Amino acid sequence: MFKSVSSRVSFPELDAKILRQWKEKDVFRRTESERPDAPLFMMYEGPPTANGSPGIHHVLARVFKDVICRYRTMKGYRVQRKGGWDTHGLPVELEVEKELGLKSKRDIEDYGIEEFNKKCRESVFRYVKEWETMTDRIGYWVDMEDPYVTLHNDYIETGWWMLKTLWDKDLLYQTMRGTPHCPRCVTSLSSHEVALGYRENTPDPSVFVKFQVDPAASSEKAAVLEKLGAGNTDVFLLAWTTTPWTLPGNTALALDENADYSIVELEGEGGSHRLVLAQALVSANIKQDHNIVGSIKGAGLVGLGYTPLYDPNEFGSEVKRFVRRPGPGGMVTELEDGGEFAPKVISADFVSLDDGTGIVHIAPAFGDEDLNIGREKGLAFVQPVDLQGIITGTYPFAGKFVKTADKEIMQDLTDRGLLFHQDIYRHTYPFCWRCDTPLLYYAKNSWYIRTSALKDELVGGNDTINWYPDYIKDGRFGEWLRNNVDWAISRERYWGTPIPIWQCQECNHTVCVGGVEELRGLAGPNGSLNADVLDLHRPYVDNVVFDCTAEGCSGEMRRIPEVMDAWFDSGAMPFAQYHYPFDNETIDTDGRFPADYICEAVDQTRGWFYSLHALSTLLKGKPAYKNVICLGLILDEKGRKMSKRVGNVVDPLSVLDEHGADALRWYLFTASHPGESRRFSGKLVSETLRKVMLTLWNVYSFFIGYAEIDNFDPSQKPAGWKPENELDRWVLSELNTLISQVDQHMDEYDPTNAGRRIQEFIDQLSNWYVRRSRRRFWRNEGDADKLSGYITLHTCLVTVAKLMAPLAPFVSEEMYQNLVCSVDPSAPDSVHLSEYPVADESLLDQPLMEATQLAMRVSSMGRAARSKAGLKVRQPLAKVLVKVRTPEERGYISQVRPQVLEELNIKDIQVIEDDSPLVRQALEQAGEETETIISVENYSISLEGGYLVAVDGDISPELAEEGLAREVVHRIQGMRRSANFDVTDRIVTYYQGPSEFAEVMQGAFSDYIRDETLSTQLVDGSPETDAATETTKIEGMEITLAVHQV
RNA sequence: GGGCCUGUAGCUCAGGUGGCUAGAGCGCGGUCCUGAUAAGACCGAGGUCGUUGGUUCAAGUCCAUCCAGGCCCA
Repeated sequence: MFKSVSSRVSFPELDAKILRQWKEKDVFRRTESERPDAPLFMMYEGPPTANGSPGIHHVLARVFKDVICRYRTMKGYRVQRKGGWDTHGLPVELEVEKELGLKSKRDIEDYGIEEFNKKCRESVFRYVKEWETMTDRIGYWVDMEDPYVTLHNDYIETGWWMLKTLWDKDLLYQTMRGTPHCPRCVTSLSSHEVALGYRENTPDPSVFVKFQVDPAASSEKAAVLEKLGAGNTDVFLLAWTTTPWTLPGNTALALDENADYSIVELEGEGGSHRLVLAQALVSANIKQDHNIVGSIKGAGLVGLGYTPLYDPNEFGSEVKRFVRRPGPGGMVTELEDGGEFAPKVISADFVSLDDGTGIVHIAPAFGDEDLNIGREKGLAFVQPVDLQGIITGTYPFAGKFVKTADKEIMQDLTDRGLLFHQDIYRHTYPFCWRCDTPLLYYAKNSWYIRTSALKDELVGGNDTINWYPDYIKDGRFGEWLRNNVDWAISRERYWGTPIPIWQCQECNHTVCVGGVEELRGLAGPNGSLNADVLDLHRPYVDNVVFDCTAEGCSGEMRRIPEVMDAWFDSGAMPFAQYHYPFDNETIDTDGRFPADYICEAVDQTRGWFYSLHALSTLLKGKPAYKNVICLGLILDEKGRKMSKRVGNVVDPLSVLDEHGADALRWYLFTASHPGESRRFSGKLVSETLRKVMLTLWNVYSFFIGYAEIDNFDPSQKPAGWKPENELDRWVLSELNTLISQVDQHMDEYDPTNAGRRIQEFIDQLSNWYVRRSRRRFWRNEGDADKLSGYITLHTCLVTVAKLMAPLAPFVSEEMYQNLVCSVDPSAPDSVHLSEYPVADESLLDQPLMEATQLAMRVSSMGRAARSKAGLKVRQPLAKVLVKVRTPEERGYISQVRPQVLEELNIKDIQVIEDDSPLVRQALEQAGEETETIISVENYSISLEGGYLVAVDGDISPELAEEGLAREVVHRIQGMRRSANFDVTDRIVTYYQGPSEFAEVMQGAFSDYIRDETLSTQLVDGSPETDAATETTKIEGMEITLAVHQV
């Protein structure tokens, strides 16, 4: 027997109950264990960091992961979903630094790397309980008992193996580049980390600096000097920069050799002087009176010497120089000490004539372009800034942070008459994504993975991936891959996977180590490697020292100090989560690689989506995933991005406690398409709750209520049963249409449209099927038609529960337990172990669905016409006339006639012709209006979409009497209800009123009144015993009614 | 400056391949209905479909331009 169900329900309590049941029955594990031979469906979990509380945006990603996995489970797959934790990296270190009050790397080293890393290790699981609670509460099924953890030795070891493999393929190299560098964290950032921290409208100084042409340093350019007038007057090359602090590092000026440059003469306080700048930029830059005294091709200026703003030799900065010489594998460029300092004008193809002056200040120690041109032209290299961003040497502004030094440098140049103009320039500038320090571009050595060498494979592999939404593939992600640059993977930090490269202190010979055993082999009986508790992190791994492996060298090999970019860890997960290839050697072939499905937010395009794709392409030559849902960002109610910093993060638990998990999930699935950003609001979740969850629940409790009364049991369904009742046939046709549509949407990774369709069906089921079927269930006698109603409604509810189980796992489980398990012990004991519904095409009836739609439309128009004419629905009317649009619809009307008549409470329906007098008259009166309600003679007529519905407003005495009877029934029903009688209780009804009223009570509708209200008798007079009594006016008569339970 | 996305009612969103009067839900004002309902029905107010052009017999839909917002990147 079914268990009783209240129409009132607390979804949060229901969630808790279902969670307990799942645990008791071990349902999640059994979705895998009970089907060892089923095809595998693999989901990769993008690992979150558990050093912060989970927010609603984490819920979004987790439910989208879950819904697909639950669906695949019901479709018969064995779904694997191993949880994971991201535990390394700068964010972790930063958090710990803050707690310990450490301000720099020096502080960390004084504090001790061992102790520092211990703190990091502790901090990464600080919020793991909150994450587990949230994950559990939203019903996300994922293996949290045996997750992969990026700090585990096994995980690190796979990372080493991967790096070694890349090393062997010559895909790993070290080079000096102008690298985005955080002076606070004192480490490089990869391009995708930089991408996280761009800020618009960042003000920077915009300075135009005068470099004086030095005739003494330009002896071979006599003709040009003469043309410039150098010697007779001061001539300056005008250059533009937004980073004055790089000026002490200036070692050249670059210009476009094909462009024309103007020689401009200006009057100043101490006489006239001349400026050289691109002709195209003269008017943009020189606002005061000036004479253009000459013009010269850029090529002519190349080779000119100029006076350095700050001669490094004077201010204690070392001068180095790029030198090309033969090396292993061809010519190499190296930096060498010494050489005189004689800055010159050079040409470069990157010089732009769009802004600036057409003359570019070159400081190879900073920007990447500067560094490259320095290498190419053999320029000098001056590095007057240390890695903390502090100016070194004996400059007047030495010891200052670069951004502070900017002002002093500008002042100094102004004092010396070398600053032509200064301004504020607003542009987009990168900041450290963790600590907000402005990044500096700084030339230094870093390790790179040669991803650009496999660009074609990266792009080609992407073609085989299914992206949802699809435009990400060729758009954002494809674009990113086509512009691929090598991946900077080294970080000069402490808490991360140590880079397994050992280098000889004598001969610089390097080896890359691909595993713990290999390291043991090299290191021999090394203490730390043979310790009881092996830890591959710093500082322990740094203590592993061994003899140089190069022939004839007796040096000592030590590990390079860097750790890996934590994005490398996350991208390594397809392999590292299984400790491949040391264990689980078969993941390539057994379906565990690549993944069928991943899902994260769009901010992972350059993050995890990329690191996964890059590493698996590099190692295996194919993508790591086949299908990916890329979620939009979640915004707050005002459309702002949710972030901890702004403090507008919504706590998921508060939403869950208020509305329950299903309402939240449903809202996240259906409110908008997954790729679009969405505004989150609790109001919309509660709307979903009322609209979807409660409507369904009410249908369910309606069904259970009557099924209990009639002892309905689904096993009473006759073999080979087919619906005959028209409503049943209609709703089952709709249901089976729904099944195939929802199944297709889900198969296409589209829970949004699946949910929206289910929602529509729930509405139809409640507001047409149940509404129209109610009387069938009220009837006292059990008959075949009533049984058919039960079978139909039961089928609908069970099927909907299964269809929506992946989306709303809790309420569907509750319904399934009661509707199926409590009457069929042989059924799977969880909806999530049952099979996803399959459409029965024999039950599809397209014409009937159209006919019913017409019935709904005609009913709606009829109600409108009644309403306009003030004809209450409770008052029966004689007839309604309908004009339809097509011959088929004429047939439909006769088919759905009973439904429309009952819905409208009208005795007769007739189809009228387009040219009937009433239609003509109505159209004439409506005139221009095509959608309106008018009255013609005794008819109230509704016009809409080419249809016409005319309600006859004449009320005969017989109809009036029936209307009164229905009014009385209505009142008595209301009294039964407020007296809390059960729907099956018999009563005696007493009445008092004028004689016309008594006549009605005893007249033709007496039986009707008794039947409808379950009254054993209608007694004229006042009750003898206790009875609920009410006095009201009906049609102007004062009436007293009383009901008493027998 | 470039790439991608979005722009439809006060709010959240629908509107394949162009085709009659642009829809739904919520909210608001009113009326009705109610033996499942925290519900429902009906009426009303509320829209330059971001702008301006173009293609077409016909554009919310296709093309171009611009504007605004978001994300990503120089």
